[in-house]
Amino acid sequence: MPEKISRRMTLQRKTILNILRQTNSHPSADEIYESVRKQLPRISLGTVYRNLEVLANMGIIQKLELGGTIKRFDWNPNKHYHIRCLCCGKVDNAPIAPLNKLEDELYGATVFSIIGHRLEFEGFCPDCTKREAQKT
Amino acid sequence: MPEKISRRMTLQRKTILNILRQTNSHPSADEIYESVRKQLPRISLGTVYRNLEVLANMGIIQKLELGGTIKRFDWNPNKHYHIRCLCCGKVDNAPIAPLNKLEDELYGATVFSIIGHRLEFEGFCPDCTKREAQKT
DNA sequence: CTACATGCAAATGCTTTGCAACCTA
DNA sequence: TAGGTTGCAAAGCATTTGCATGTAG
Repeated sequence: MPEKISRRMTLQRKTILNILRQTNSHPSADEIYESVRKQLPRISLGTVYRNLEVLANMGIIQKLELGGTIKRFDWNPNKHYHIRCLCCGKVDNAPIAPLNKLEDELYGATVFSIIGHRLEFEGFCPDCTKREAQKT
Repeated sequence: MPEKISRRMTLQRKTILNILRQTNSHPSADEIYESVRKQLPRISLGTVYRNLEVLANMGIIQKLELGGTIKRFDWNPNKHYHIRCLCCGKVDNAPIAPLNKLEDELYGATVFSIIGHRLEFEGFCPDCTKREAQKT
């Protein structure tokens, strides 16, 4: 089942992984690109995208498909939930226990074969909450 | 809080709404465009996007931001959950009761102000399940 | 040595937007 | 008639890809 996956550890790949592991902010590919560029000025955006994809397939990091248009990345490959700011898009961890029984309710109620679920909380980050309050 | 919203019911808007209400398949903007074109051959894709946006803001339909890259639309404006095929992207309703207490667990555990949550099941539709089985 | 990886630039896919003409209330 | 709406085409944004060159194992 798991396809053969490339394992060559280039400087670019190593650097991207290190940068990601140094942040808890669930950055987008572009944000990662900007950070990596400080260490490897000649790296290309395409390389960043390709490596994030490879690292995610290797199970070393996690690609997040949350609401909104852009994908974000998490150094923590283990499944956990997130909360996203509806105003600025910022993402944080949502430390609640995994809902393992959720699928049980669906069995028999859908013709799909159920694999799992994605849960994401929505809200406002402290900065945006503050900014909203001031506007009044 | 709710901004002033346009209420002009053009033929295009009416047709888009009717088409959407005739399907349970949670179509994308492009799929809706193709259907509407059979009745209004000169309609433009931009008009379809604009009207879907307007109808969603009016609370008459619902815009779905699920996994994957494209947005889908639901004639049913009421909050409910969905299941998405990981293979072909097809979307169906996931008829389970709303999890109203979910946010309670998060209170105190996050610095965000919590508004709500988005839950989506993932699986394989009957067609893709069948196709997978045949491949072996 | 060679298969995988890179940099670059062009291409893709979905969605949004500027604008002049048009139409609904 | 005024202001929302349309069709058209071009632009926007995130992401992917083709290709010649480079490099890790």
